[in-house]
Amino acid sequence: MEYYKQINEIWRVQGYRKAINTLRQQKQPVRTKQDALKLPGFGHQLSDKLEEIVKTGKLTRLIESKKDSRAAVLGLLEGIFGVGPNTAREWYNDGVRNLSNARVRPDLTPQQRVGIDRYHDFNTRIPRNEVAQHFSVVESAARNIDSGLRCFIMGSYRRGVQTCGDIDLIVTKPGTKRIEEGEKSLMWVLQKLTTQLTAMGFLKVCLLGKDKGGKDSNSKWYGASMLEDIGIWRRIDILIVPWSELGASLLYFTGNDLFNRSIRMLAVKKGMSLNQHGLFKDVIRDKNWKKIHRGTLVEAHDERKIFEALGIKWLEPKERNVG
DNA sequence: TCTCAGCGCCG
DNA sequence: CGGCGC
DNA sequence: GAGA
Ligand SMILES: O=c1ccn([C@H]2C[C@H](O)[C@@H](COP(=O)(O)OP(=O)(O)OP(=O)(O)O)O2)c(=O)[nH]1
Ligand SMILES: [Mg+2]
Repeated sequence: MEYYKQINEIWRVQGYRKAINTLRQQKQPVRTKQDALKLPGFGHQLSDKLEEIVKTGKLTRLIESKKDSRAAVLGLLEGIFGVGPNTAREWYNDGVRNLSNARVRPDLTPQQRVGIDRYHDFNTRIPRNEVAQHFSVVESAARNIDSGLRCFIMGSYRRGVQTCGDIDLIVTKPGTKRIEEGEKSLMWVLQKLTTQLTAMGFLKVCLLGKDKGGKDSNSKWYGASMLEDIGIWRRIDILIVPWSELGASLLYFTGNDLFNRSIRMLAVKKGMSLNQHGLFKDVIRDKNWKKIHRGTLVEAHDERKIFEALGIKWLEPKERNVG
């Protein structure tokens, strides 16, 4: 809808999403520029646009933008997994206009190749109940490897939406403090789990998190999974997290992204810092706002306690759909 | 005019 | 490191 | 895009 700005316009998009969010929260309909201007996220430009929509039922600027074929191609290319704004622009300037052009790029990464071959699959929303089925497959396999493992469905599924863009999962184990600790470490589990599910034919391809020769920093695995009776490849993300960081991980992986960004900004305003590993205080930042010291841990295991420490009331996952 | 979250993985 | 993704 |  309001996604008609693609090119180097991520902040404009963020502005629109914030405004949409405040608009949703309004109980009373907002009809005039005067009303709109009072709302957070609405400045003169957006208020003008709102008034135009209310009065005429359309937005001239939007109709014009539909004719922008360059934006349409850039949008198409960015729909490829592994292609972002820069690659899309570079390819466009090189004459790429469709997926077939893109498919024969010599600089195509293995990720992008899969992204093109499965373009339609990956851009198809997943019904809620199918997400749960994928989860069951992974959970059974995990429990089979180690009965102590715990799995959670995250992302938009946890926020209660009816269709999901992908499948987001967390695998953890009570008592763990580091993903590399122990005989059957979580890292080992992830490796074992993904190889096993690939051999079963459930996981179709690995897009990130392949065991690199010697290196071992694998806390995540992104790829594709498929249910035999559905036949569509789905994007699936599996994270392993230490039990000690479960709360921060749940908070992070539940989102949505705008919610995470606003709650993290709130943390900064309160002199703290929030990431997927925990909430920290006494963070030392240099003059360029870059972190020098991580600070000391406030809370990481308990999601509710992170809300408390930030001084905000608990929000159910479904209340975290921002924008 | 500056900022807009914070971090993991890959080539 | 830049790029991309979550 | 808004906000400081
Ligand atoms: O830029 C981002 C993107 C995602 N996330 C977190 C929040 C998000 O909820 C979660 C999973 O990401 P995903 O891209 O799968 O989003 P989603 O909320 O699950 O929506 P979708 O239904 O499109 O998968 O990771 C962020 O913190 N920042
Ligand atoms: Mg998701």
